[in-house]
Amino acid sequence: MNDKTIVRALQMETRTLADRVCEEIVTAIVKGELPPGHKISEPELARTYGISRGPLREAIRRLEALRLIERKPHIGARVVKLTAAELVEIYRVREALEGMACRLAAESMTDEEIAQLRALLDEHEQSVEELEGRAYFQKEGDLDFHFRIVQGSKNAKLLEILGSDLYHLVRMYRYQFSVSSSRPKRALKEHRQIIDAIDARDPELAEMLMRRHISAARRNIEGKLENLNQTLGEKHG
Amino acid sequence: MNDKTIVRALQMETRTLADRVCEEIVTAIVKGELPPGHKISEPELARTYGISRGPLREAIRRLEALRLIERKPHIGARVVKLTAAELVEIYRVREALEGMACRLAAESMTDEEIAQLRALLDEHEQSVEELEGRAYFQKEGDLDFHFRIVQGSKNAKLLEILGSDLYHLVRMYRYQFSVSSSRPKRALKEHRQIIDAIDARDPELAEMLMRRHISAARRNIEGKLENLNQTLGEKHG
DNA sequence: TAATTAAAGATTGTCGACAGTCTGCAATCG
DNA sequence: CGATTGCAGACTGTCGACAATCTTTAATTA
Repeated sequence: MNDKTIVRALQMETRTLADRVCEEIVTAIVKGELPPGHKISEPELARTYGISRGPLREAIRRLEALRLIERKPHIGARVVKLTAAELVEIYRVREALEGMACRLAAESMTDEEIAQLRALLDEHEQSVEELEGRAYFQKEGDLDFHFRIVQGSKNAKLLEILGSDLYHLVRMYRYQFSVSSSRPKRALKEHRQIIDAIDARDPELAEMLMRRHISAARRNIEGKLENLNQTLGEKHG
Repeated sequence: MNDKTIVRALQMETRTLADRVCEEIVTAIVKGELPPGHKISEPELARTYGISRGPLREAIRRLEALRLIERKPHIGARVVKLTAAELVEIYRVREALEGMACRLAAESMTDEEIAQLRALLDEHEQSVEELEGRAYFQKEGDLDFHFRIVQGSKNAKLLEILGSDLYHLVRMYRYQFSVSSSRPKRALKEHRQIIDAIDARDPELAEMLMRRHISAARRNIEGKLENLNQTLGEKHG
């Protein structure tokens, strides 16, 4: 059955046109190539990616489900414009959901997963010192840590909501604002406290620490954004 | 051109065909007319609702975003089959999110909203006594209370997630299982405690009470479901 | 000159048709 | 008799075209 496995592999690569294009547009939005507020023109994007409007509309519907674009009937779709208030709202949701995820992780995470997470933190520490404590935590590293804890909760719904509704928005925000975490060593220390609580199988403490960790990040953002009191992504359009 | 006038009338009701059909299918799924696990045939449904496959696929994609159906490439879509474990997962998420919503509601709810919510609870009490404490809480009344608190949090993201990801699933579960709350007076009392905490502007207490309230409902479900230890909706097929 | 209206252009919503893929059944072979 | 292979049917994915709607621009009028 080698042929069939090969066909399977090709299908995994190709999957469906809508799938592939959807992913490409996601990264384009997250990286800012499609800036916030930008009008999504169906014929234009269809030509760009060399597909018809059918699969493209399918991809657009998925982007809407990911909360990366907003669509209005008979008017069209636009890339979301995150306002400061909405970003704070997202962090409130993260505080609640990831706090619960951390509580469940303290009950369900395997010892092996905990060990791997500690190893990840060691890598982070090295990156923080090498890059003088600014670069790594601004990008995907921090999200890696949080995402693994959500996986450790063994709760599919939590993973689903955080992964599809909030994850990409937070990534977009970080890419386009190059958020200077301004407290990478502090964050790393808090991460270690959290994994310690999980390792100690202390759900209450684990949840509290995670909530305080995210709450601190939220207040950090609130402080920075009350200065430039305008919608995010204004620079683009 | 009677057909065109009919089409006009339908468009007047809701903006687009996909919108209207989506709503109809949602209620069909929630009420069990489309049972869990049932195959969604595009041509069949297109004939049923008298539309083409284009708008129908749009509607199907929205149902997937609402987590009411699951789709696999080149195979098709099926109505979700809630397992007992997934239902418990949903209640964990509700505990986290609605707890946070309650905390925020204690800070942001207006006095008028609080008064209206108290009035709603009075109606509930009357229903509970009239119907000998079983009917109303099994259906939409309880969700009304919870939904209003989420609205009172003034957090659009919370409302979005709870409304689009979890609300319909809980409704479906309640309809198809006619969940005998088995503790309507207890639940009503807890609701009153919660609104008291919100009225007292005590976020910590409000969150704690809501979490305990939902956690109790979860344990209630866990106890009932560990007996019939099988997937929900098995009776349909 | 500014406001209003009407026409033109472009865009979105909808439809029918075609191609590739999966499912189920039957015939054939070991 | 059981397993495998081939075929028929149906279904999903994709495409191009038409109709309805929105936006823009320009012409007209107060």
